[in-house]
Amino acid sequence: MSQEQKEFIENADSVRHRLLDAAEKLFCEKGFEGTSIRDLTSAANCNVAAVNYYFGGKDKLYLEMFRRQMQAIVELQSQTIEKYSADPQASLEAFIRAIVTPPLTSAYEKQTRGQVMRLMVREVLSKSVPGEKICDDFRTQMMEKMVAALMRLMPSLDLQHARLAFSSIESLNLHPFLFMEHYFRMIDGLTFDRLIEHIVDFAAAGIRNLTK
Amino acid sequence: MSQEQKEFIENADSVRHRLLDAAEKLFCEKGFEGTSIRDLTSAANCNVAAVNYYFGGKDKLYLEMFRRQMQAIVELQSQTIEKYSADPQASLEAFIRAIVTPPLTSAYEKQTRGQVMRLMVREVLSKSVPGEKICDDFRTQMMEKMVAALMRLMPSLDLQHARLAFSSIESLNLHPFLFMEHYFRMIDGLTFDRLIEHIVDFAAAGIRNLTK
DNA sequence: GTCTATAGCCAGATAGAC
DNA sequence: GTCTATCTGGCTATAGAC
Repeated sequence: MSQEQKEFIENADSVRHRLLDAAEKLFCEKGFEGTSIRDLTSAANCNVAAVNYYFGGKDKLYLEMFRRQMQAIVELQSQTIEKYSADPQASLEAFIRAIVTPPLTSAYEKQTRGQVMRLMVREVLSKSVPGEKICDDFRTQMMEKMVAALMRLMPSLDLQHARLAFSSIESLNLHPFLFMEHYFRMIDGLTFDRLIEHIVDFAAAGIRNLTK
Repeated sequence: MSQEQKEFIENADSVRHRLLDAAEKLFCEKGFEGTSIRDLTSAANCNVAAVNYYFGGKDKLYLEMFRRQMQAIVELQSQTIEKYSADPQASLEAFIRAIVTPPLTSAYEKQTRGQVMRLMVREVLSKSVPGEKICDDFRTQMMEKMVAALMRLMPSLDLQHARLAFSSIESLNLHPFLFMEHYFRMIDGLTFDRLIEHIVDFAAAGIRNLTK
């Protein structure tokens, strides 16, 4: 593909990208209903008809925003799981740390990805969510891969315990991810590294206890 | 107060109560923006002006709904904590079980209280929440009481570890509370009792490990 | 206290010019 | 592809009759 062709495509898609970026910013700040098409198109510096033209409606833009971020996350975590699955010397602690650190970092640093994922959790908590399937497919994929990795690291775990272990790691990971500010407000002297190590040690102790 | 006076007050407040009940049902089903004043007043069988008359606006009704449920929960959990604080023989496991069971039961049985609390978590995840303070006061109260109880049960815990222990119990409690259906869908053969025991054992192992 | 009717506003979507 | 003008409909809040 020639340079001119690339530029042509980028330009052709630039309104689309600007709208996705504006969506990530505004939906995270003000929610779905709190953000109007007019807010989005003003921020993306385009006309009000563009949302309907490129995405077919405000709700489709919303879903596309989630899909884009989740795809990136699945790829990242899958790489981590593969790496630890391939290493017969890997420790349970190192595996948990590798899984837990990226999302917590994105929350701690208030990265866009963290904000969008936080918003997605909110949406999953709503019953009438149209994009629940996106999230469900993602979680099922992640769970099966992580469960397989856990059973390789801890061969004495059976399938049910491994799935419970996955759920508990997710619990211990999601809570500070969602309520990061609360942790530092309510626990004096806490640092980000101490938080990570607490989660890793707590989860590892719980999982090791499962096989007793 | 005479019987007639009581009945008079009940009747005078009955529209108010019916509106609160309608709020719990409809806001949980369709969210704040998804529920119109017309929906609420139809369900409560009163006229559209009543919401403004009794609560001063749709948003005030929303806050009052949360306040009413939270007050009940704080009272319930405080009683549990007091009971275990007074008993020098109480085990860590029994304490965790007593704390964790009521919210999980209300989620499992899809009780109104569970639904309202789930909705409140959604609201806390929004930044622009007017009622965040209500929830914050509640959590601070609960945390201090639980931290004191944990330090009595496990005298070797220091304050920071006790607070982290509280947070981890809350993590392990909140996750299945929010995603109860996912647990039973994704973990074959799981029962409610097994879930409780898993959480209790996992949390206790993590906490015992803190003092090593 | 209760209700109806309506004011006043803002939303999402789209037709049609360029 | 882009934009403006407009359609259509829903919402909260309230004035004023009973």
